[in-house]
Amino acid sequence: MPELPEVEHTTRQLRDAIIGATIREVLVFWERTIGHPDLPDFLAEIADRDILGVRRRGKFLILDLSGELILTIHRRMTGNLLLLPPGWEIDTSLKTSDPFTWNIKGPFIHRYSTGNAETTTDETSLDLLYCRACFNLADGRRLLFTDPRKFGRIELWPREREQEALKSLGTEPLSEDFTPEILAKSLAGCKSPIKQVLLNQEVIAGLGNIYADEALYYASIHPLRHTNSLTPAEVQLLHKGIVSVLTQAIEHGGTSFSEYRDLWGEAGNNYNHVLVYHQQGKPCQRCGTPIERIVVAQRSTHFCPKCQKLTLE
DNA sequence: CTATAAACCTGCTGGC
DNA sequence: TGCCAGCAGGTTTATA
Repeated sequence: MPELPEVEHTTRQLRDAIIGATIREVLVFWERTIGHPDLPDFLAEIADRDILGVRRRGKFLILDLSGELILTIHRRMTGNLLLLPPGWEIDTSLKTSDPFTWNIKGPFIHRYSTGNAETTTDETSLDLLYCRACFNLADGRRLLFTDPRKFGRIELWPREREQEALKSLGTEPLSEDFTPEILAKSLAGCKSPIKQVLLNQEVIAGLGNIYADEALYYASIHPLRHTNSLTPAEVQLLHKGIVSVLTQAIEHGGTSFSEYRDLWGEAGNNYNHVLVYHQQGKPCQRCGTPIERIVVAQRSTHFCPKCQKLTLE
C-alpha cells in the first residue's frame, strides 16, 4: 500500500529520470483509471506535453506539464509505476483471462545512475503485469501504470484547479509547517479514536495504515484512545513518532508489503523495520508481550497491549 | 450534521 | 487436491 514514503521514493526516482521528457501519447486499458477529465479529452489534452516537474503532496504524485496542466497519480492500494527503457518488448500474446495482463520480457532488474541506464545481465521476465495505462515518451521509453485491483486513479487538471484535484489535504507531515503545536491544534476537538484521525487525509496528508500503527507504537499510545484525551506530552511524542517513522521508511526505500515496487521494479526494504504492522503474535521488541490485532474504523490495527495501554478517562 | 457501511476490485488465505 | 467464501486495503459514495 503506497503511503507517503513510497510515493516520495517514486517521486524522487521519477524526478531524476523523466524531467524534460515529452509524453507522446497515452494508451489506456482500464477506462476508470482515468478519473478526470473524460477519456477522449484526457487523451487529446495530454498528447505532446513536456514534463516540467515532479512533486508529491500527501499520497498524490504530481507531474507538472507544459500548457499549465498537472497530472495527478494516486496509487491507492496496488498501483505502481514502472519505467521501461526503449526497446523493451511487451508480449501481448501471453494474455490471461484479464485482457490487459501483459508479459514483459527483458532484464527486469534495472538501475539508473546519474541519468544513464544500466541493466544487469539477469534475464528475469516480469510475468503478469497488470497494465492499466501506458505513457509512451518521445524518447522511446514507456512509463507504465500497473494496478491489479484497479483502484488507482490518474487525473489531468488545469494548474489553477490543483486544490480541486487534490481535495482538502491536511498538513504535510515532513514539511516545516508540521510542528507539535499544529498537530495539537489539528487534533483538538476530535473525539474519534486517534487511529482513525491519523488516517484522515484532511488532518495529516500521507499517513496510511502502516505508518499510523507504527507512529502510535512509537508514542506508546493505544489506537482506540479518544483523540481529545491525549495529553500535550503524548501529542509531542506522537509528532516525533510520525516524523520518525516516515523519515526512516523513506531512507529504506519504502515498505514493500504486498505489491509495492519502485520505479525499477525493486522492492523497498522497510518491511524489515516495521515494529507492529502485521506483526500480531510476535513479541513486542520493547517488552516481549505478543503484538495484538484489532479492527478500528474498518481497518486492521496492530499494537502492543502492554506498551500502549488504554487508560480510562 | 455525524457515524457507519457499502462499493470499488482481485489475489490470496483458510476451511472443508 | 480442489473449490469457494471471505478478507484486505484507501478513498468515495450511499445510508442511517
